[in-house]
Amino acid sequence: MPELPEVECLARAVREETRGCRFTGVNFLRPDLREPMPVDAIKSALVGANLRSVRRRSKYLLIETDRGTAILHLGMSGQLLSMDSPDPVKTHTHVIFELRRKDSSAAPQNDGGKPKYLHFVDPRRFGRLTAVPAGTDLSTHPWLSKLGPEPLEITADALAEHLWRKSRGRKPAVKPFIMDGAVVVGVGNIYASESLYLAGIRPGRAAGRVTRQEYRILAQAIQTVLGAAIEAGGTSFRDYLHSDGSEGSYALQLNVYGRSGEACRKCLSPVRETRHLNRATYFCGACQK
DNA sequence: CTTTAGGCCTGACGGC
DNA sequence: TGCCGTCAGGCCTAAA
Repeated sequence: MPELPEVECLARAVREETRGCRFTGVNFLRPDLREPMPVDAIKSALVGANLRSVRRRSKYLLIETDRGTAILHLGMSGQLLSMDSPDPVKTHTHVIFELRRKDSSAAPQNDGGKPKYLHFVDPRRFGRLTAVPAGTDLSTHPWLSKLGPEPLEITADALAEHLWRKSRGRKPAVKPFIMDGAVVVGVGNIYASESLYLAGIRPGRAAGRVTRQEYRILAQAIQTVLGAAIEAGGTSFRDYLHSDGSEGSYALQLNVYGRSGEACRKCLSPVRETRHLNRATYFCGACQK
């Protein structure tokens, strides 16, 4: 499932694939994902417009043109696949973006006017897509305005202080606390368990009782885990695929996630499984205090 | 204010 | 072989 590293890898790949392109069409195969898509707003932000940038904020992909910005979320089963076909080739293809190189008419022998297509595929339809016109302040957009800081764009110390301050007086467990996008973005279910394992902190500890020093270690662990996952191209645990259809390899480095009953890689104790807010949580009862 | 439960959605999987 | 229940989970809303 796409978390921060997966979306970061996707943003980088799409940035490369669409460099120097303009949108020449958007085809909606159904009108809604999680919610209805504002078809006209999306078309007017993209069609006929030159691509300016492809960025990531939290788990949102931001596709900016000179007319506006499309905001896309993969939900938990979404993929954005680079295809040659203008027609859906996978089931649950919901939106197909058409792009062409800007200089296609000037250099017809050079990849010519052959269009590229990005297929937004999302079986579970937890994904979402919208767009805003150029000049809109994205930080005030309802989808983005309540988000916490990017964990890889501040120092480990700043992240640690932030987590420590925000957690004071909070009784719920530290694991759902670091997964709360209003606290810090991008730490999804997989990487929350992995970060807490690396930091040696039990996921069930009350967030407000984790010490300042422990948050320093945890902040480091979050950055280490997310950074390594990006390096590995993300985790293809169930549905996630790169835009070229390949899989990320971070699943091979997972220490606890999905390893219930298997031996801890450090101490060989069986990895334990519990739940927080109905989400699977994995930890080593011996290594994590 | 903080916190939690439930809903969205489909495919995979286990039990029978 | 197929049916049925359960689970997966990011993010939202409602409600406590």
